[in-house]
Formats: sequence, C-alpha cells, structure tokens
Amino acid sequence: MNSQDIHHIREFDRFYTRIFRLTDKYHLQTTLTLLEARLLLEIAENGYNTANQLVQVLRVDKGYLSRILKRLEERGLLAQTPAELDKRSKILSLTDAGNEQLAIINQRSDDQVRSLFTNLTSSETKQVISAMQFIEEHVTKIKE
Amino acid sequence: MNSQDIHHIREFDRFYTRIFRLTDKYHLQTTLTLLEARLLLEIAENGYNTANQLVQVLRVDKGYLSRILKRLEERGLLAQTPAELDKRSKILSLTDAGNEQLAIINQRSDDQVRSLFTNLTSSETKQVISAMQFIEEHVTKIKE
DNA sequence: CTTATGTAGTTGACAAAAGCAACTAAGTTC
DNA sequence: GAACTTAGTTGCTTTTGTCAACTACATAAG
Repeated sequence: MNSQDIHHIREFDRFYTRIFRLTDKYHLQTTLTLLEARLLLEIAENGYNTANQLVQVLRVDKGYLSRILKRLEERGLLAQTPAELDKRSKILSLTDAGNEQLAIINQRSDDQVRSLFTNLTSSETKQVISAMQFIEEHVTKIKE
Repeated sequence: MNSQDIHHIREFDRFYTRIFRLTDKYHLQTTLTLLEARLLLEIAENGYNTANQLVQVLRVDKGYLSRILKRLEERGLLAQTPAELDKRSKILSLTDAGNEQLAIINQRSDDQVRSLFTNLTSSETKQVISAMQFIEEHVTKIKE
C-alpha cells in the first residue's frame, strides 16, 4: 500500500466527517445530544437494554452514562425496570414518548441522508451504496 | 430513494465512525487532542495560517481557539508572529518540535490506515479507494 | 483628518460534557 | 460464608465549548 493510497483514504476520512457533520451539537435540531439520540437508538433498535451493554458498545464512562440515563428517565423518554434475573441491573426500554422522539430523529436522519443524494440519479445512488457496501465488507476492523 | 437505501447508508455511517474511531480522546496515543492535531495539520499542510482562517474552516469558537493556540505555543509546538500587513492578526507556523509532533501523528495515522487494509489484496485496496473516490465525487455537500 | 463601523484576537465568566474514584448492593466462586 | 467480582450510583474534578465584553487595528465616508 503506497503513500498515495494512504493519502486518498485520509482525504476521504476528512471529507466524510465534514459532510456527515458528526460534531453537530444537538442532533438534528432536537433537544437531544448526539449521544442521547444514539442511546435511544441502541436501546430500541439494537436491543442493548442494560447500562452495562451500552458502556461496552459505546465506550462511555459508566458514571456518565448513569447520569444521562437518569436524565432521559426524568424527561419521560426512558423506563428503567429492575431486572428479575439479576437484581443489580435494570432493563432499559423506551416509553411511548421516547419512541416518538426516536421516530422524529430517524425521520430527520433519513431526510439528511436524502438531501445528500438529491442531485444523484437513481443509478448513481445505487453505485454509491454499492461502494459503501464494498468498503464495509472489505475494510477490516482494528483489534480492540 | 427508498427506505432500504437509506438504511444501508446510515448503516455505513455507523460502521465508519466506529471503525475510524473518531471519538478517541487523545489522537493516536499522542498527548494532542483530535482538534489540536487537526490544527497542526491545517496550519502546516493546508496553509491556514491565521486564527481567523482556522475559525472559518474548522468552525470553532474564536475564544476557544485563541486559548488552544496559546496552549500549543506554551508547549513549544507553535509560533505566532505578528503579521506585518495587518497588525491585528498573527501568522501561525509550526516550530521544529511542532513539525516533529505532526510527523509522528501522520506516521501513526498512516499506520492506522494501513492496519485497516492489511487483509486486503492490492487489487481490493484499489477497489476500496475507487469506491471512496466515487462517494466523494458524488455525494453532495449539505448547504450551510 | 476624523468619525463611524467593521474585524482579529483576547479574556472572563460560565455551562455542558466527560472522566475518575469511592461506594453500595447484588452476584459468583470456592 | 468469606473473598472476590460486577452493575450501577454518587461526589468531585477536569476538559471542552459557548457567549459576551473588550482591545487594538483597519477601512470607508463625510
């Protein structure tokens, strides 16, 4: 792998982070931070339903997470019910209001994605997606 | 653009951010934060050599930036010399130590990129890079 | 020239985000 | 059942980022 290749890849990296605006303070004009939005998503859609699982998958401090979850609960978006099996842990789930918030976020994320592709023909869009899938399949995960 | 397409794209987004580890606190095991590393790079390699230019291109608060630049100067990585043409502004440049730091960061970034591609044949690598370039050329920038 | 207005960067005060360590309560091992 | 581990909480601190006021210089208009 030559230095020109590496240059291209790092260039893409900068392009990508800029375009997808990963640093937006509030996620898509909701009152949720990026992390809060991500938590709702992981809980509701990816089945991570304990604080501990979220700590693993998102690599956040457990103390910090604990407070964020408490805040989400206070805001009525999240329910924490003691686990029957292991009484140390709590099972996390979204309330109806939480699911509504998530739906809004998803809607806006979808809109954002769509707007990135507005000028593309349907065939170009398909090619971009193929390119993404190709990258996803081939780029190797770094070891932890 | 159908919902399946959007799903694929958002999936790629999550994959990408996870793999490239954009949230690492210290950039590649140096004592520089991601922003500090980025500043050195923009100053030395992209020719943005005033605080004002950096504010524009990286969209950070000018007060915050001012403090970071001061810190980099105190650490001996950065020199700020008054501009002759406009005495309000200072011309930023890396010291030798700053260039060394940047070289280390670049080296490690390169290594990281390389390690993501270790298992790929040279032809697969070329295809991934082509895919990246295709995405870069086609995905439209969101308006500010 | 001089007044008004704009711009580059600094500073102080503050708020939000994140990290660290000590702690409680429950589970596990032997 | 004593020693150890684990899930989550809480207090304390640091880091990161925001906002507004301020200084010094620049520029345009009368």
